[in-house]
Amino acid sequence: MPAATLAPAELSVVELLWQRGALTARQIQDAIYGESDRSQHGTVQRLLQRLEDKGVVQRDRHAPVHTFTACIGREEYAAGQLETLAERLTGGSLAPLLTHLIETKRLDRAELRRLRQILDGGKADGGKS
Amino acid sequence: MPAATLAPAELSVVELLWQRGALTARQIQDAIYGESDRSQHGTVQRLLQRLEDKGVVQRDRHAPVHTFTACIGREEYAAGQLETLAERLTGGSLAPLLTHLIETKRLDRAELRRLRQILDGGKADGGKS
DNA sequence: GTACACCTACGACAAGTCGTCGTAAAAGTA
DNA sequence: TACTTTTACGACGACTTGTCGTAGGTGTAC
Repeated sequence: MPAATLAPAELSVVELLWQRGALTARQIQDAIYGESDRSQHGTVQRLLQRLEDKGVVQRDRHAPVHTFTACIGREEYAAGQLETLAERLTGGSLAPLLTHLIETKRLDRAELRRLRQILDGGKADGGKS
Repeated sequence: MPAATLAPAELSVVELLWQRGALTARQIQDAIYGESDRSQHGTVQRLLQRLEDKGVVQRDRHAPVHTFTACIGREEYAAGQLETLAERLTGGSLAPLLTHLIETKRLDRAELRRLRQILDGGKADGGKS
């Protein structure tokens, strides 16, 4: 349900929070627009506010200068988007997607090995259910 | 590069073409809006035209009544979307996505087995390499 | 050839989203 | 008090999306 899709500018903010943890609006602004450009102050505030409305970012109002954190992890967000994609296009199954990517050789050898490892590990672990 | 994302109404048209092959605008209209509602005629034409502009749908102009076909398969489109997603969020790698889905147990046993088969043998694919 | 039905083509619209900017008010510091 | 920094938010222009209206083409029936 937190599966709202983020627009480019919103994503770049969240990206930053994923990389660096809790930040103030000022830090975000400096990182994205550069420290010299003070004019984007309102833009960042607006972005942050909308992100908060969407439930993607959490605002800490304790201090007079608020700090912001991402409510959702990168993997969580990405997996959610992937799920939505599969839901809409392949009846929720990932198999057709993976099949096509492999057939068109868009996955290199290392990536294939990594995926196989993940699946095998999941198998060993999955016995506990 | 054909990776334009389709809006809901556009997707429902393409979905229909995926299911039933080449269709006329009329057939599409009947299928989506019902045969009784003639008012959506222009809407469908508009949708089809924009889809043609995007290169997603091909229009056969030979007959006076055009027929439309999807230029791109469902798997192809889905895989493209998946690639875009991975590109933007995980540096192009699928591994983190898969890992998260497995860890949160959002893949059932059958799905896991299917994915493993695809990775191990390419069983779905008849040996064309 | 005149009607009529159906089609294509496309301009225009309302609603929504997105990034941006401006400004008012609050809060802190000198 | 004056100044700075921040929050809060209204408004905008550009763009997308779904819808509708209409002008004009093309075929068939009389």
